[in-house]
Amino acid sequence: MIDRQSIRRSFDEMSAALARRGADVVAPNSPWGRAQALDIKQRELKAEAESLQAERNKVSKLIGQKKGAGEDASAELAAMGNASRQVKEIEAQAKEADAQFSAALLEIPNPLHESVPSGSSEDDNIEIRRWGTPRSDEVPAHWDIGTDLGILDFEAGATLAGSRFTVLKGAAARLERGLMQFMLDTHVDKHGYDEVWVPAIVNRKTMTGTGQLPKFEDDLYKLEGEDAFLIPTAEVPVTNLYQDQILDASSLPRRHCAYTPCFRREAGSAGRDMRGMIRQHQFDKVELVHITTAERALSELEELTAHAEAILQALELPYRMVELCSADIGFSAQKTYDLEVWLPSQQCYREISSCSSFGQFQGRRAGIRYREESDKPQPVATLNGSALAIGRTLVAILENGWQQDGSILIPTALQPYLGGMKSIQSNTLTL
RNA sequence: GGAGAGAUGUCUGAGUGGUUGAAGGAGCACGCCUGGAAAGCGUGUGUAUCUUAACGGGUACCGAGGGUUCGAAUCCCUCUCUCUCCGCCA
Repeated sequence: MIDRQSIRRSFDEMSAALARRGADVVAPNSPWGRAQALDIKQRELKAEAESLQAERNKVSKLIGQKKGAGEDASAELAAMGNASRQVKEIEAQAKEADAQFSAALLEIPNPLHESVPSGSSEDDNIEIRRWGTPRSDEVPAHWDIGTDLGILDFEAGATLAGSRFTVLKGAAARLERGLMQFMLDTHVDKHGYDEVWVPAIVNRKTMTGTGQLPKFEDDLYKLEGEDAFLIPTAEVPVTNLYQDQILDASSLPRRHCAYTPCFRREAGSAGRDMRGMIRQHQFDKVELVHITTAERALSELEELTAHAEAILQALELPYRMVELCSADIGFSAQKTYDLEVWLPSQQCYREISSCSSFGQFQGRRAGIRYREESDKPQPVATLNGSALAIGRTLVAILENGWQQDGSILIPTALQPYLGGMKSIQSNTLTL
């Protein structure tokens, strides 16, 4: 959420930053347009209500004093009879205007950081660096590799749940579990993160705190009969761990990692990546979350991204890092780096991690603040990134580790997590 | 799911419908005292928002939302959460 006072105090800069990411800053019925009008209306009504309240409080106090002293207060009582009805009416109007104003604010995206490159589509994203040497020989798609080995079963997934669900068997199931352990251990032991384990179902307020709601309800699985949702990412519960809290500046930055399953309806991506495990309704992910100060947000973004990169490097997976341009950046983010892993079957890099700084956008929404000494509390800056999406990591390992004989080489760092397994041979399971 | 109890500030803990933003205590900050510390004494110590150059002032907030009333932390209704007991379960 943007700072509500910025509408008045830094209108031009705000408009420009919003326009750069493609938000409508002209139409009166756009969130930005509505926010401007409602800000004025809301403050006018509030001022009126407050002066009426002040008068009411004064007279009520007087009545109390008179009654306490045994004096007659019937004149004041009569006068206040009508006045109080008027107070209530204006109060109700002011409340309504404020609610509409707040609702409009929640639909305004995060103004981009000035360092974000402008662009008109994802093609304008900027490559920052590459790591590793991509193999250029012909490699089958992971769905063929996995099916041949008998460790990925797409038909079973479809039978059990529908499209975009997969059953992992034997070595693949173990690989999924091993990757999760490996990633968590690395972040906790080498990068100093505090591990948490959180609910995969959250309520509406929590979903609103990180920005998934109110705009993106269609992308979420909602529980029937309850105002609760399956999380699309651990970002939601982990960041909201601190909702409505005032943290001591000395306790920042806070860095958490968490494993959770993630659930996405993929409503807007019908037809894309229908084969294989790239785009699933349910997938596993290890997420990194930083809670810090506004000043430190960008340097923390570099660190957080480096922590995600460390996983790819340890797994010997070639990747590149791109900075998202203004057209491709998410609603809540201020600045985003994507990590894209090399998929030899597609001869291209595919997103495997997205690391973002949200500035104070989420801190404001979720009421997460910090205090420096005796200063006034101010919203924290938040960051998060995947490190990594486990399903896509598994895909990358299958394709990058594929050998001509159909077996898969396991990266050395991962072998201890697979009971010492060095390669996946054709499946020997009786599944 | 059934029955009961509860939710007040950083914490603890009062609160009779009327100068209560909220007693008392603890904690914290500053000052005095001290060789230094402890103890003691004194002062201060919520959030949001509007307004003001500033000092200051207004308003709202005692789990959330409604209602009664001139006036609600206090009375009524609904909801959420916590605790205890029962039932059911991993």
